[in-house]
Amino acid sequence: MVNTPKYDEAVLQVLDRSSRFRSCREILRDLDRSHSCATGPPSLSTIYRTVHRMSQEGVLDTIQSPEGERLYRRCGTPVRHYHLFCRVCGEVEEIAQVAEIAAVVEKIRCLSDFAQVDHTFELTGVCPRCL
Amino acid sequence: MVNTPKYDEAVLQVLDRSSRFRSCREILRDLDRSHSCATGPPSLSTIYRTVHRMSQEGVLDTIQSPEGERLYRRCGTPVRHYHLFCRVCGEVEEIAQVAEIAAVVEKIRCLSDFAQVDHTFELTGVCPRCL
DNA sequence: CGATTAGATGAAAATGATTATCAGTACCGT
DNA sequence: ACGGTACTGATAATCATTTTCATCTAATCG
Repeated sequence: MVNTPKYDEAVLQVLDRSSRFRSCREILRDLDRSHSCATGPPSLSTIYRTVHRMSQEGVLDTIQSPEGERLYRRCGTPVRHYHLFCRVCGEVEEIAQVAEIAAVVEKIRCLSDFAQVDHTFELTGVCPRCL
Repeated sequence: MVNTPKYDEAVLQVLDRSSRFRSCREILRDLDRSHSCATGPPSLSTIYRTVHRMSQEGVLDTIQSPEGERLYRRCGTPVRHYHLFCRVCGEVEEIAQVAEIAAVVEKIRCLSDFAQVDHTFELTGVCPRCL
């Protein structure tokens, strides 16, 4: 390999500051603010390329937001929690870790021949205000 | 009300033919083929408007495909199954209904004050070929 | 009846996220 | 230095979706 990506480390640092999934725009906004890159923040193109490559390599996990954005998070981020979205107004309620889900994932990991099995679990509903 | 939507019924019929989630383009393709609308198939705009309204009303459920399309299905469609995606090549393995997931969703439905709680559960991993 | 009007529709433009293209540049081994 | 390879940024292209707007349709009122 001739050249190593310049911003991998910075992107991972941003992601490691939070256990939430982040969009490419959020990542850029954070890099802009934190001035953590000597030569200035990367372009949006580079961030897209970086997170895409990293998620192919298994370094990042990705989910789709209800709005259609792709969100990224470092694999193996320990604290896991779920979200209950209101389908009408988009309000979010946090749901704590559920042991049964982890058990199911573990079972599937054993039964299937896939490696590095991870999961997303999303809940939707209609919040009291929108009923 | 002065005028009622002309294509609601046709869209629901298409969705009821399958338990899978369908995209707007798929719905249009099916309507095109089946010639079930007397005055010809609706425009893509109308399908987008129809499924958006119906999902706001709680008639349809929606998920995001890994490719970023929004997919729709009639609420209460009984057979549910999950997918295990390969993060590298995109290959899909079907996972049968898992009772524990339904139980967890039911528990959350009871604990929260949200109505019409639904869920998506997606699994990712790396398939044997890509390892 | 005929006028009015709210809602539905289709075509096309606008939007927004993501990807592809391409020219320029930095780095590595020779 | 040189050639080659991979990274970068700017821009254009793509794709799904939403918005706009002019038109149409059917129910209601005078």
